[in-house]
This record gives sequence, C-alpha cells and structure tokens, in this order.
Amino acid sequence: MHDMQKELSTDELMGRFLNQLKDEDQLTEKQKRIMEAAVKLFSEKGFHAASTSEIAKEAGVAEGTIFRHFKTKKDILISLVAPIMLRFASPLLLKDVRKLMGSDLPLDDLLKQLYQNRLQIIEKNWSQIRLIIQEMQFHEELRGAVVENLFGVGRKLAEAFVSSKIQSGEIRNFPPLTVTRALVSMMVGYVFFKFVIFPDEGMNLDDEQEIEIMVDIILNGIRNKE
Amino acid sequence: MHDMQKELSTDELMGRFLNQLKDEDQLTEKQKRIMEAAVKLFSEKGFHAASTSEIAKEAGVAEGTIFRHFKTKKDILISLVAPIMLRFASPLLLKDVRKLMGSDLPLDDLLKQLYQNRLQIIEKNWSQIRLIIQEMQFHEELRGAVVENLFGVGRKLAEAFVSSKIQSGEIRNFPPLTVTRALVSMMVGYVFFKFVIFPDEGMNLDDEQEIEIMVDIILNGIRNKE
DNA sequence: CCTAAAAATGAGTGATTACTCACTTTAAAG
DNA sequence: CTTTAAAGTGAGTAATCACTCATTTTTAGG
Repeated sequence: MHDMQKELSTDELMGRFLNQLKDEDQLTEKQKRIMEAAVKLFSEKGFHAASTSEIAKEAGVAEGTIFRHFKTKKDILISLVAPIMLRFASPLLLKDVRKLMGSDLPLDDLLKQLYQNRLQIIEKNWSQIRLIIQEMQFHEELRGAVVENLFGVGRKLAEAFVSSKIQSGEIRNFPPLTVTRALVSMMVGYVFFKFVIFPDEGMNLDDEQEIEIMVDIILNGIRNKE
Repeated sequence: MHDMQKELSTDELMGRFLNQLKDEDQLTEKQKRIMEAAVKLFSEKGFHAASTSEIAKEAGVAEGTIFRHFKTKKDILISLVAPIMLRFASPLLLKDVRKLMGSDLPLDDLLKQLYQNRLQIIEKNWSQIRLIIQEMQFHEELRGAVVENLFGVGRKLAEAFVSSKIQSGEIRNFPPLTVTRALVSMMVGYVFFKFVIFPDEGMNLDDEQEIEIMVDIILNGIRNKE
C-alpha cells in the first residue's frame, strides 16, 4: 500500500471536483478508457485491491500513462466520483423532479414516474453508484461530499414535498422525515434486492409491475383516508 | 497485495465454517483480541487496505502471532464471517422468529416485535454485518454462503409467512415476494439511513417510535380492507 | 526444580505496489 | 521537411505487504 498522500479535506476535494468538472468535455480517448477500466475494477474489487497495473492493462495503455493523466491513484477515484454526483445533484435533473413534484398529477402517477426515473438512473449508473457508496465508507474526505450531493439534496426536496402533502391533508400527519424515509426505503430495498443480494433473480423482475405494486402499497400506507 | 492463495470454492468455505464453529468455544484470549482488532480495521478500511501489521498492533500482539492462529489473512475474515452468519441462520434465533410467526398475535404487534428484534441484532452486530455485506461483494467464495445464510433463510421464512397471510385473506393478494420485499425494505432503508448515510442523525432517532410508524405505514399498505 | 512442548516474537524474505523518469514515438507548428 | 513539444512507454525504484522461521519466552507436566 502506497497511499502516502495526506488525506484531503472536504474543501480540497470540492476544489478538485470543480477542476474535474471544467475538464470533463476535454477528456482524451485514453483518459476515458482509463476511467472506464477503473470504474470496472474499482467496483469489482474495491479501490485498494485494484492495482494501477491491471487498470492500465484493462484500458490498453502503459502504466505510466495513467500518471500522465492522473496525479495519483486516488485522483482517478475522485474523477469518477465527481460526474456521477453532479449527475444526481444537477439542476438539470432536479428540474425534472421539481416539475413533477410541482405538478397536479395524482400522487400515484407522480410516485410511479419518480420511482421509474430514479430506477433508470440507478440502473444506468450502477457501477459508479455502487463504487461511490462502497468507497465513501473508507475515504472520509469523500463522505461529506457524497452524503450531501447524492443523498442530501434529494432528501431535502422529498421532505419539502412530503411536508406540503401533509399540510394539504393528502398524506397522514406523520413526521415528514419518517414518511420520506419510507418512500425512499421502497427504492433502496428494491435496488438492494435486485442488484446486490439476488442479482440473478433481479434480472427477471418486471420493474414496471413491481413499481406499480410498491406504489400501491406505500401510498395505501401514507395516504390520508377521508 | 499478496493474495496469492487459490480462490476457495463455496464447499471449501463451508468446510472452514464448520471448523471455525467447532473451535469457537476454545478461542484463546489472543485469538479473540486479533479477531476484534480485525473486525474494527476491516470494517473501517476494507479487507485489503487493513494490514496484518496494524491488526497486530491494534490487538497488542506480534505480527507473527496472527499466523500462529490463522493460516492466512483471508482465514481471519472467514473466522469473522462464520459466527455472525450462524447467528442469523441459527436454529436458536429462528426458533423465536418461528414462534412469533406461528402465534396468534395481531399482525401489527407481531411485526413490531420482529422489527425490534431484528434491529437489535443488527445494531449489536453492526460492525460485523457491515463488514460481511462489504466484503461479500469482493470475495466470490463468500457471496453464496452469505446470500444463503444471511438473507436466504430469513427470506424463505418470511415468504412462507406472507403467503399464509395472503391465503387467509389478511394480506392483499400480491406476489408474496413483492410483499416480503416491501416488509424487509422498511428495515433495510432504516438501517441504511441510520447507520450508513446519516449516522449522526441516526443516533438521535427514537427506534421504538420509528418502528411504530413504519409498521403502521406498511401494514396499511399490505392489509386487506374488509 | 528441570525438561519438553507450546506460544510468542520480530527481523527478514520474496512479491507486489504506486509512482518516477529516461527514452521513444507521435503530433503540431513553421 | 525540420524542429519542438506533447504524449506514451515500460524498466526501475523505494515502500509496503503477507507470511516465514530462528530464537526467545512462557507454560505444563513430572
């Protein structure tokens, strides 16, 4: 293990994020290949167990090339984390969700669309998401940024939404956090079942039907019966 | 990285589990200390990033002592995994759950007790559980055993229980798997929130109250309204 | 107390790692 | 075409690792 660099503070990390952001459009072909290889190997083996040597081999470049493009091994990880977090916290993506939440759509349709939208994004970015959740537990400087951008922003949105529905009497008068967590739990449990614990079985699930029933169950649980 | 040993088959792994089982009562003081140090460091840093050198230091023994008691580094991991899996799949523990499920207790009380029982076990063994879920994703030979013993056994029980309640008309006629997953999701989501993503906030949660509401919500969702 | 066996120790070993850097190849500019 | 700069390469380096084993210390039995 040669992880001799000083641990980054969260501020320094955010600085690097911004740098990564700026450069995202100008990635060279080899950079992209290195990053793709790294996502694959980091998420399969974990950051520490995946060597720069095998990343290089997987990417089809020399090991030294990695260090032309990334200062350290950890910088590869950071360059992977930044885009996916920004994807989740991005004004563009949240705009759609805000629009949904602000619409007059019936609650069940709204929730279905939300679950479907989130599930699609999760599925499409599963390697990255898995990697982030994995590694945030081991890299303290990642933790804060991940919690805030991957979980905190959406949580605030959802809680505000739930609060307004409680106020309008549509949802039962429970603590908004608890209701929010129940809503999110259905997705978390589904993802955990489908992608982590029983992936073979998960492949055969009919997402649309499962979401239909999940929405039915959770809405019957939280809806005010008048 | 010196993980040069051949990958274990699941059968070989189960053989080792049985060996570990046999010896569990005769652990020496130093063995216990090594295992405790390993749980701490493996769960904090991951298996590969925690060195035998620092495990020895944490345990207050010489590095060579570790290899007197455990053939390889991976054997430490296995010796940690075995007891917790057996705790979850054990006839003793499942007996209580079976008793609960077979009782005439109203569904809400039953579910409350189940959630509370499970949460207590999870809380008490959080380091080990976290470690197991972490590492099963990286060690293919662990995976099968973990899925079967940590998740499969309880899943079968729950699904049978849900099926019988669907048959008796108490629970709505949804696929038993989907209902089971919804029930489990409430716990998974709670644990994820409380221990992984927002641990500071999680410390202040009133478990009993949260469970009370969760049970209310989920039962209103799945119960047949006659 | 003595002897033999068991347990513990920690320096050393061979393997692996992240990273460097001298050299080679490719691309860009004039 | 020539020259310079940029990109890529891979052998080598210093550090770290899991594990070994000769030696020392501790324990158990008579």
